[in-house]
Amino acid sequence: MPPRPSVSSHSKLAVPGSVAPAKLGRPLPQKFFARSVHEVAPELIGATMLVNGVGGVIVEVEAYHQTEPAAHSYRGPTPRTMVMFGPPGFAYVYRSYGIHWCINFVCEKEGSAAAVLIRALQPTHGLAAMRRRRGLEDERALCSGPGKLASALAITNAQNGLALTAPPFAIHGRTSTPEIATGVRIGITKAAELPWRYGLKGSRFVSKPFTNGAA
DNA sequence: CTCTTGATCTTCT
DNA sequence: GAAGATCAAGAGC
Repeated sequence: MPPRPSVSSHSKLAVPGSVAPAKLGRPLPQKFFARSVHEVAPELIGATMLVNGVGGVIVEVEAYHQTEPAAHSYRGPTPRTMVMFGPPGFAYVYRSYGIHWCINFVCEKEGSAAAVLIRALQPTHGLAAMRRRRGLEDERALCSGPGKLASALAITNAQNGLALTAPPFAIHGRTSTPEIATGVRIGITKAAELPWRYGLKGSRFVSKPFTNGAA
């Protein structure tokens, strides 16, 4: 059988739209999260998020704040949203549509009830574990949505309320400043006009394209 | 490619 | 009873 010259080598190349495997920045301290959610959210783009060593580069997030009706915290604390009302630098994990888990990073200060929803990663660490948990091979489908990445990283309510600055979490800051795409948030009907979605411009690992040309 | 639907937990009406 | 910070599978074009 003649070899297949070009196709097999192409399959080893990085997926187009991926960033170069950058050096990990410093672990983000609690202080990083103790600022306006609108400062923290775009600065998380390009950071690396690992849970028990499995994860990747954050390429899409959304900001939520108690003062705005799309936020779970809008109507005050409940058993589910209690963590959002606590101090910054902790994980708020909630059940979505009764089936999926989604993870937020709590920001600002106790009582602010502001958080950043992590919506998509470019997988870089523990690909085999992610593929096993997701039952998929396609790298671009592993973490391209909040429910998907929680599944790939084995995030459940067991992580709700845990500090982001200690195991099993490892959140490393970025080492350079990427171009950021912005847009309206996905899948909400209230306060749908607010442009509080942030992405890595040109990334093909986001859950949905950004309409302002960012893919 | 787009559109529709089922899965079924937490909260609100 | 209904809606929701979702996803995957199936139908149709």
